Amino acid sequence: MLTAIYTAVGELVGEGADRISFPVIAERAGVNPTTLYRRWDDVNALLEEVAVAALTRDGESLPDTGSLEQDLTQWANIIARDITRPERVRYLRAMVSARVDIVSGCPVTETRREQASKMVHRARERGEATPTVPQILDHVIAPLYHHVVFALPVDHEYARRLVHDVLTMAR
Amino acid sequence: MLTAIYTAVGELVGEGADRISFPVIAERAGVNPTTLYRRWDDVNALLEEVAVAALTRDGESLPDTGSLEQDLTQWANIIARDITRPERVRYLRAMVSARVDIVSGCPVTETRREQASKMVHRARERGEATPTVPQILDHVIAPLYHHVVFALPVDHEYARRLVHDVLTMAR
DNA sequence: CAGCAAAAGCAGTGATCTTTGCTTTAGCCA
DNA sequence: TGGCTAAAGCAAAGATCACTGCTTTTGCTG
Repeated sequence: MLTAIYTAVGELVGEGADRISFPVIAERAGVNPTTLYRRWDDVNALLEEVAVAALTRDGESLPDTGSLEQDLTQWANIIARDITRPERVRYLRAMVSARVDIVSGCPVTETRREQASKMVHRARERGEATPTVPQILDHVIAPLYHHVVFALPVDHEYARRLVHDVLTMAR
Repeated sequence: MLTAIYTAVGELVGEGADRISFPVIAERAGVNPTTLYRRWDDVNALLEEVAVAALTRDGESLPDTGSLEQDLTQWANIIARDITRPERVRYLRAMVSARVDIVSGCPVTETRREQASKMVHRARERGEATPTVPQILDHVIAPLYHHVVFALPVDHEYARRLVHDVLTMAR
């Protein structure tokens, strides 16, 4: 039931459907539109819920190369590759369009923060000088997302450059 | 006529109207919905047009304090104050939801790039070591927008910190 | 002033959405 | 097994939206 709905939304978003409404989703999921109207306030709420679920489902293994620069570069590339996938871009846009109060404290940001924290912690234990976790989020993650959202190019070279930049802040 | 439409859109967006459609805009503007249907492909197109107009209308004077750090800090604060205004946030979201090909090469980004370029140029003429223009966009503008989009706090201290960070990249 | 073309208004139609009261099904516990 | 409750389905009504052919206004030009 719920998974059918999530799947339907995922398919529609992936297909780039321009018309995503409760009736449309309901038909695809094989449920009654009323169910959706009763469970979610509006389409955006559902869309955002699915987006969060999709974006936080990380099968991503965290790099552990023995060097923070390597770790961050691989990590940035993984993220770059991930968020530039067409359906992810759509999800991102959906999230941005969603209501503010729901987006704040969204699990996506938290996941990234934890991952960054882990890599930094390992690096510091190795005695490396590192930037802070907020710095990594601000200067690697933010630019990546920014580029995606504004349809600017995101490639390996760009990711590499961001990591290089943030490492100049290491203390 | 056209200004009435733009004004209507501006009001509706500012009020946080959840229901922004051609009929609604038309009534507010005192025009016939048909006019809107004929002139714009869809609501997003109109919304995005107004957004660009509003975001690029810069009465913002570019700081010129004699120091890049001061300039960037003031500039970042101006932008931070500007983009955290409720209607600006809405416009941002509208723009992001708009079609990709329209967003890319959007005037807003260009304006920021030119402004950054101007300040960097002046600083270099003074003999200051400066970060590059892309670095400023990536590490000051991107994080600011990122925070706004994800409803994270954007205050003076944050802006100051971003500028401080980017200046460590000066060469 | 007359005429012409572009733009705006009008009204009607069909499609889609949204909501609501009521019925039916499904799951759970005594 | 029987009943109770929450969730899902159904159907109908009202609202809104999207579009279109036609008329009216506007503004310009000869």
